[in-house]
Amino acid sequence: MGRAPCCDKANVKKGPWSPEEDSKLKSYIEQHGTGGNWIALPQKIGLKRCGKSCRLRWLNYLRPNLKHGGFSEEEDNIICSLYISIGSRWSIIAAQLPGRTDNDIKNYWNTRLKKKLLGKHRKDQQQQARNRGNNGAIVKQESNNNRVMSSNEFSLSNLVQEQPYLPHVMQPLLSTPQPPPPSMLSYTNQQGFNDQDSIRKLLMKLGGRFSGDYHPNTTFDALNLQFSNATSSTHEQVYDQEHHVGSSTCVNSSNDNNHNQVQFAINGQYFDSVQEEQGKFIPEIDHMVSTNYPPRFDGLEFFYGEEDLNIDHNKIQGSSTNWSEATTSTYHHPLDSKYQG
DNA sequence: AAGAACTTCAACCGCAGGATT
DNA sequence: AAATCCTGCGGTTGAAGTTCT
Repeated sequence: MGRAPCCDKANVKKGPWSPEEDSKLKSYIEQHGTGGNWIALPQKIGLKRCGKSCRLRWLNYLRPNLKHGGFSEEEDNIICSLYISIGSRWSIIAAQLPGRTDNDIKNYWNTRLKKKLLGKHRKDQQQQARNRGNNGAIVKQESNNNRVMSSNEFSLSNLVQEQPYLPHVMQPLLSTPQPPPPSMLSYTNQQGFNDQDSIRKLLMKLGGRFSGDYHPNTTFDALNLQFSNATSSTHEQVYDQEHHVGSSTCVNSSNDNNHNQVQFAINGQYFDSVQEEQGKFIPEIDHMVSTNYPPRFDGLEFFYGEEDLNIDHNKIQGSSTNWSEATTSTYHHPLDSKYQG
C-alpha cells in the first residue's frame, strides 16, 4: 500500500511565497509555535500550503537570525572541512554554522564552492598555455564561463604545483603529508587520501580532466606526494581495511581499544576527539567517525573509491575566483578554537 | 537592444526512519 | 507486528536574474 499524501495536492498552492503568506506563517509561529504538527499548521492559519512547504519556508527563510549569502572564507573552510569529513550531511554542516540553513549550504556548495576549487586552476592553465605559445597542447573553447579542456591540459603535476587555488583544508590532500603523532597510524594506504588515483578522481569529479597517458602506478615524485606503498605496513593495511571510514581526514589509534580514540587530521592539524575535544567537537561527527559511519559524498565519492566517473566535460564550467588569492599563511582550522562548542 | 547562455537559489519531491495507533 | 503518520533530509528542478555575444 502506498503512503497517503501529506496533503491534498489539488488544494495546495505551490511556488514562491507571497509576503502575506510569509507574514501569516511567521506571526503564527512566533505566537504559538509550530504546535508540533506541521501538517495541521497551514489549516490552522488558513494557508493553502502543504505542511512540508510551511516547514521549509520557516526553516529556510522566516526563522529568526538567518543569514543569507555572503559566505565568509572561514565559512568556506568549515564547509569544505566538514564535507571532507562527513560528506553531504548538510544538516550537520549547517548546525556548525550559526544562521545558515542546510539548503543554503547545499546550494552554495553546488553552485559556487565546487567551482571555486577549480576556477583558479583554470586561470593558471590558460596562462600556461599562453606561455607555451599555444602549441596545441591545449584546446581551449571558452564561451562565457564554459571551458572544454583537451585531455592533455589537466595534468596533475601542474595542478599540484599550483595548489594554492585549493582552499586551505584541501591543501593537505596534495601536499606532503605531515607525520602523524607517534601513537597514530597514518592514513596513507591505498584507500586513503594520499592516493594518487583518489586525487585524480577528486579533480575529475570537480571538473578537471587528466591526460590519457595517466597510469595509476605512476609515481608522482614531482608532485611531492608520498603514497602509501612507502608507508603502509601490513598491520596498517589490515587496520585500514577494517577501519576505513571513508574520510581521509580521520586517523585512529590502532592499539587503544579502551578509548576508541579518534583523531581528525584536518589541514595537517590533529584533533583528538577523546582527549582534547571531548564533548565539544561536533559530537555527530565524532559519532560518525567512531562508528564507521559511511559518509556520503556528492561528487567526491573518490574518498572511497567509486570507479564510475561519468563526467560530462562539455558541462565543465569554471567561474573565476579569487579564493586562490587567499592567504597562504598558516591556517588554523576554525573547529580548533572558535567553533568548539 | 535582443536573445542566448549561464547562474543562482527557493521550493519541490521522494525517501528513510522514528513515533504513534 | 503491522500499518500509518509525521518529520527531516538530500537531491533535483525551474523560474528569475545576470552576463555574454
